[in-house]
Amino acid sequence: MQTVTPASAIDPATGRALKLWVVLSRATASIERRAREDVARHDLTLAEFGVLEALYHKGPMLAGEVQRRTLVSSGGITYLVDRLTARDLVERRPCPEDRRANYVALTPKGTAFIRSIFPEHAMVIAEVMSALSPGEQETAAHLLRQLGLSLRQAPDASD
Amino acid sequence: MQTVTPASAIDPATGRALKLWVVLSRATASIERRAREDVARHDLTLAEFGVLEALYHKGPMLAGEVQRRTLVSSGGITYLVDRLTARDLVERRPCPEDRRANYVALTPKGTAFIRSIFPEHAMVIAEVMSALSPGEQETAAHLLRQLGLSLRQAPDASD
DNA sequence: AGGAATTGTCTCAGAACTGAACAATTTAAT
DNA sequence: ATTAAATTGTTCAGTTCTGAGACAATTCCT
Repeated sequence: MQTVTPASAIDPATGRALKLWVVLSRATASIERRAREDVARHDLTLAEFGVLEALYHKGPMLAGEVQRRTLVSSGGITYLVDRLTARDLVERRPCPEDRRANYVALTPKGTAFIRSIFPEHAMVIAEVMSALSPGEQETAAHLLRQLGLSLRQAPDASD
Repeated sequence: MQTVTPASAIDPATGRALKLWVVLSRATASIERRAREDVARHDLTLAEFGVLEALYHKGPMLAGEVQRRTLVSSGGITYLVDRLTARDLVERRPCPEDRRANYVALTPKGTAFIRSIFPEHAMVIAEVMSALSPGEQETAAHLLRQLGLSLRQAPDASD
């Protein structure tokens, strides 16, 4: 008889953190799959949808702002804006105060497009999240926001 | 004067779900970045690390089991096992009862490797999660497990 | 003003997968 | 036993992005 694998005795605090990480990434992966299937109906990736949604809710933004908001790489935002521009959903506009920069904005077609698909997508998300009660959803959101903020504020607190 | 964008009045339940989705995916993306940087020190992707960890904790498994556990595509698991095999960290073993299938197992080198790097990685995760108290971590894990389970049990409840 | 450092974006090579089609079995049905 | 259906893993073409470096414009120092 033999235990499956002690796998090094882990202290309780670390075990707790690991368990949270496992369920967090699994839940996200599962929801992402559902969300991806939904936006794929409109020939969009989640990242593309994210760009459209950011512009829809916040209005025109500098490319860098969109990048930070959607958490893609520098090359990624260029790629995404290129693709969306090719479909005439967004456009680049020169920034008067800083000629290196440019705004990214929805075109009329892009506005109409995201307006028409966003509500359906929101309903898919609502259905997915309905496994939790409203109160539970708020609790989860509160905790996850804390987690996310702590990471962006302390990218490398090493001294 | 003009509001930024009403973006279609969303009912409270949907808004709650969307907010949760945003903080969930952001938190995950941030943590993933940290975790990816950590395993990259050992020339591993997160997916590769996930395979090694699964085998380390559960012992040899059929390729399909590893695939389901790590949530990669069918082609993905072949790709990952190929890469890890090339580094002599895992190996394929024929399955006696089913000649289509094969087990994936850690080699001695792979076992030593994951044993040596897992604790460090666990500590990185523990530090990341330390933004939440132990009780909060358990609450979050509980809620996220519910969410994840509800999605795997009802992949397409459409009738 | 002049030079260095910083910032904002783009380019590009290529990494890390995905998913559809396929071959090899195994299981179920007739 | 045969045929059909389902399961397991692989191949391969193609997609989506990443990250290092290049470049230009701006800001900061003296």
